[in-house]
Amino acid sequence: MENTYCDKDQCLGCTLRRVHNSLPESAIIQFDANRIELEYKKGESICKQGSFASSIICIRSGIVKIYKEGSHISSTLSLKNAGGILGLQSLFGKGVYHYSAEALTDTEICLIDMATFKKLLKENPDFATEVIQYINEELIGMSDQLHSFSTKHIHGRLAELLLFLHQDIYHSNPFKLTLSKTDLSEILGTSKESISRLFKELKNDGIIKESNRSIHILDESRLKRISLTG
Amino acid sequence: MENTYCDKDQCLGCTLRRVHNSLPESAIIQFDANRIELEYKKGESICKQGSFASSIICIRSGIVKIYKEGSHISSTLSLKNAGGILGLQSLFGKGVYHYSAEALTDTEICLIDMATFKKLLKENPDFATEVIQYINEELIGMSDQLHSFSTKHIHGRLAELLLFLHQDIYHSNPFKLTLSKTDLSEILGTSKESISRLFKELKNDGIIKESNRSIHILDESRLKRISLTG
DNA sequence: TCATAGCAATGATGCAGATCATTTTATTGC
DNA sequence: GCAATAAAATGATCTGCATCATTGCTATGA
Repeated sequence: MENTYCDKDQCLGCTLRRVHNSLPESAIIQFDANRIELEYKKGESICKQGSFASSIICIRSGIVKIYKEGSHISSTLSLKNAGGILGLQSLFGKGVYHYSAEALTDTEICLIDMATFKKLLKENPDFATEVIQYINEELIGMSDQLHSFSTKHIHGRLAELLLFLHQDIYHSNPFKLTLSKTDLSEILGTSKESISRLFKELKNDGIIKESNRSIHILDESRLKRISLTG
Repeated sequence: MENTYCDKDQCLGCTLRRVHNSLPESAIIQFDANRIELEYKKGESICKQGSFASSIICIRSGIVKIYKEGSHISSTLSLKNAGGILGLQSLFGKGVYHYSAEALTDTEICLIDMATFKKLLKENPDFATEVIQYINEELIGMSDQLHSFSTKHIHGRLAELLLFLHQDIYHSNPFKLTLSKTDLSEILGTSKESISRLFKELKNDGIIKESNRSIHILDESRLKRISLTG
């Protein structure tokens, strides 16, 4: 029995289990008839700011950097992993991607045809509600980030970032950092040198330990305190 | 003939014309049965971060400041005027407001019961789609802001802000500034002193003119250039 | 009309963090 | 295993902006 389409239970990352659950069987068939699975190697570009947005992109596995390209500097807006969705902001308006995305590790994604996605939205209010919920979470995260930017020093923001990496991206404590110091600096809007110096400080203070690209948070409560007072 | 409920054509600001248009007559009746109109004086608090979010708040007229309160500093996330909607991020999750809002001018708003709003969403995919579109625009604006924060100096960000006030908030060129310099500094994440000094510079360079709280942009193209290179 | 208070202007000083330059350490390919 | 290249560390210097302190301005109200 051939099952070419997305498995509701296995495909946790790609279509988001909760999105899946909000669609009736008939819609899932439509959904699956209009999707493509793809793999990207570390460093490859997944979507390009300003280009025509033909698909909604769901991350099945891996870590992806979402960034904006300016005239000379780029800044990272967020990191996403399994379950993350790209391209929702391109559903309406000019229909171009509002940001670029790059695979920070080998990454599996699933492309869903934009028109199909839009059609499913129009026909399935539960699905639309789930999408609203997803976008809302993005917006909440982004307003927190904006608040950090305008009220905290990089001390605090780096502490926040480390906690975020630990809790939301790598889900483990000694975690293998798949981002370079330059990547970190682009997230925090600072320089790579400052990141280096701050890391040194955190190591000296016994708050973290670092050995060949692996970070171990030793004193999480102290790190939390820094992230608040920063 | 009594028409107590919201007039589709007149109530442009409150319920958003486009949202209105996406609902069938029966839903509008439900909508209107569950809404309240209110007025706030300049300076009054419209909603409080962390409090239970019982309503979606639509701005009918006036200018509203959306801000986050930190332990000691607050930062302004955005300014909204007629057509702006508050509280959408509280539809799900813990159901509390994620930010505070304050009237910067006398303001008319319309409260829609949260449960009713949610029910309408679930029953009207077109309405849900419009809401997605609205939230998406917020998200796009906020990512632009985040990008500015991490790549530009306050020179550029103030220029951006002045253009935004002119184009999106006051819709006129010599515009009466209803925000204090402190308000401006909280938007840009800087100090009021810096704002003062930057204004002086802009005046000296003949880019703007300022007289009793009214701002006149004299050289818009130069201001745009500053906003880009900032 | 004056008094009190909040807002704005402006100077002096300090510091966080950028930038530049150099060295050291990892990575990658052959 | 070595060269070539990229990433990281680290020091020296510079600057954008915050902070503090003072003075001037403009409102609102007895």
